[in-house]
This record gives sequence, C-alpha cells and structure tokens, in this order.
Amino acid sequence: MSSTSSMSSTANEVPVIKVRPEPESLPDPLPEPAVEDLRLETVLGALSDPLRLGIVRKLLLESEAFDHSCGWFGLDRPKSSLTHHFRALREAGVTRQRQYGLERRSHVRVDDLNARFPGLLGLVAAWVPDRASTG
Amino acid sequence: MSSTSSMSSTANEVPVIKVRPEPESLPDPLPEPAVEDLRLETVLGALSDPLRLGIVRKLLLESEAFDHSCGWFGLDRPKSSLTHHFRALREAGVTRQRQYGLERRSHVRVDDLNARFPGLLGLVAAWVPDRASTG
DNA sequence: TGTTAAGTTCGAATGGAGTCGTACTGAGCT
DNA sequence: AGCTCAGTACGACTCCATTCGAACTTAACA
Repeated sequence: MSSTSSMSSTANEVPVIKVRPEPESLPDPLPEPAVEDLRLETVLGALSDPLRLGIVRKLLLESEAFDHSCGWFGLDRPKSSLTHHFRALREAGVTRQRQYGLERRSHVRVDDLNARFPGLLGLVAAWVPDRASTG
Repeated sequence: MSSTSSMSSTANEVPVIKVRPEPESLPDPLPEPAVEDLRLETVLGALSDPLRLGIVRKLLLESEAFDHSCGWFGLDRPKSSLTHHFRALREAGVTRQRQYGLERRSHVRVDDLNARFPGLLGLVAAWVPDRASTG
C-alpha cells in the first residue's frame, strides 16, 4: 500500500532511474471479485466469447513477466469495444487489471482460477480459434 | 450384453413383451454436432446458464445407467422453456438426446467431452449452485 | 376411439450482451 | 500551456438469449 519508494537523491545529481514497479509498489487492482466469490457460470460466460477467449489464451501463452496493456493484443476493434471486453473479463474474475499511468494492464488470475476451477485454464490454453476470429 | 431375451413364446400366443431397448437397438440420436466439431466457446456458452449447469451436473452425479427424460430433473419451469434448454445443450454437443416413445431422454456425452475438453466435466460436477437456482 | 401426458412449435415480450461513434478524462511529454 | 495518446463514459443500435403461453403432435393406454 503506502510504499512511497523514496528515491534517495543527493540533491545534486538526480538519478533519473526508470523504476519498474516492484511487487511491493504495484498500483491497486481495479475492482474485482474475491477468490471465494468467483462463480463458475460467470467465468464460463466470460470465456464463451471468442474474442475474450483469445485474449486469455494469448495472455496464458505469450505473456511476459509483466502485465500487458490493451494494445499489446493487436485487436482490430474500436477502443470502446475493447474496454467492454476487458471489463467483462475483470468483473468475471478472469483477469486482474492495474492502472500504470495511462495504460491499464491485464494479467490472468492464474492462482485464483486454478484454486477454484482446476483445469479450466488448461482448456483455454489449448483452445484453437476458429478461422477468422479474435480479430 | 446382446441378450435378446427371447422370452419363450410358443408361436401362438404372441408374447407382449416390453423389450427395453438394448444398446444395439437404441433410437437414433437427435441431430448433434460431431465430436470433432465441438467448439469450446459454444460448450462454455451452453454451460454458462445456471439451469443448464445444474442439468449437466445432476446428470453427472445422479444419473442411472440409462438416459433420463425431461421430467426426471424436477425442474419447475414450463415445458417450452425446458425444450429450449435441453436443445441448447444438445446443439452445443454437451448432451445426447434420444426419443423413447413420448419421452426424449438425455445423457451427457462424457467420452466426447473428455476427449476434446479434458477436465471440463470435473468442473461441472464440482459446481456448487448458488442459493436459489436450478429451479 | 378417446384420453392422457411428454414434448414441440410458434409467436411475443423482455432483457441483456455485443458493437461502435463521439465526447471526455487524465498522464506524460515538450 | 498545449499536445498526444490510452482508455473510459455514454448513448444508440442491433441481435440474441431467455421466458412463457397457447396450440399442436404423437405415443401409450384403457
């Protein structure tokens, strides 16, 4: 919470260090359901959309250590549509979103989902999109 | 298995025998997608409804060796609604339906689903319905 | 043959999800 | 201050799923 990483600066030569946020200084997650509130039918509903299924699959297979912003996915949809889908995933509890400046980055709640619905993410990762989807 | 229990009949008195359909003489299944045509997003969509999730779960946990008709589930919904949901499950490939006289009996396509989406049925079986659902 | 019962079909109403344009917000940069 | 850019908010539209009543179909059975 209140880890105001006071970057020691000796008044003179200010070290301009791009500090990648440490696990202790992450922005708070946007509103999301708690692990114990995850509902299978809601999660399945969120994953029943090909675009969202592709988002989660791409996160599972290709994501780096850090979260990924909306544009990383290369989805050919207007921004307002993407907002809709990323919010659907977060509110269902599939992804977690954090605000980094202008960007809103997402990652899959792997531990939570594996705890509540073991095997589900494996199905998503193994999913083969139909020709012409995911945009 | 194929014991066509030829209940002794002396040619004259025609034996009115209620022959329960053997595995070889089952009615043809109603139209359904082939195993290789099952789509994860479609199956998830079919299972994202609490009523249908309850149907499949009940079939997995409590079903006998034979299929079960619509009324076996004790669902408190009008018949036209049940037709809708059972058809949704069948057309998504989750269940198989056969016509037995007046009744249309269902069972889960366990082998097909385990082959295509291993682990999925385990999640359905482990599902705990929210208070006040499944009708 | 007539009744009963399981389930379908149709049609309507409702609500919600997906799609998108437009306007807006807010952080970072110069 | 002003620009840029990521993403949101809002509203409109369309479409689909859900729900259900009412009429129909049909097998079983007396």
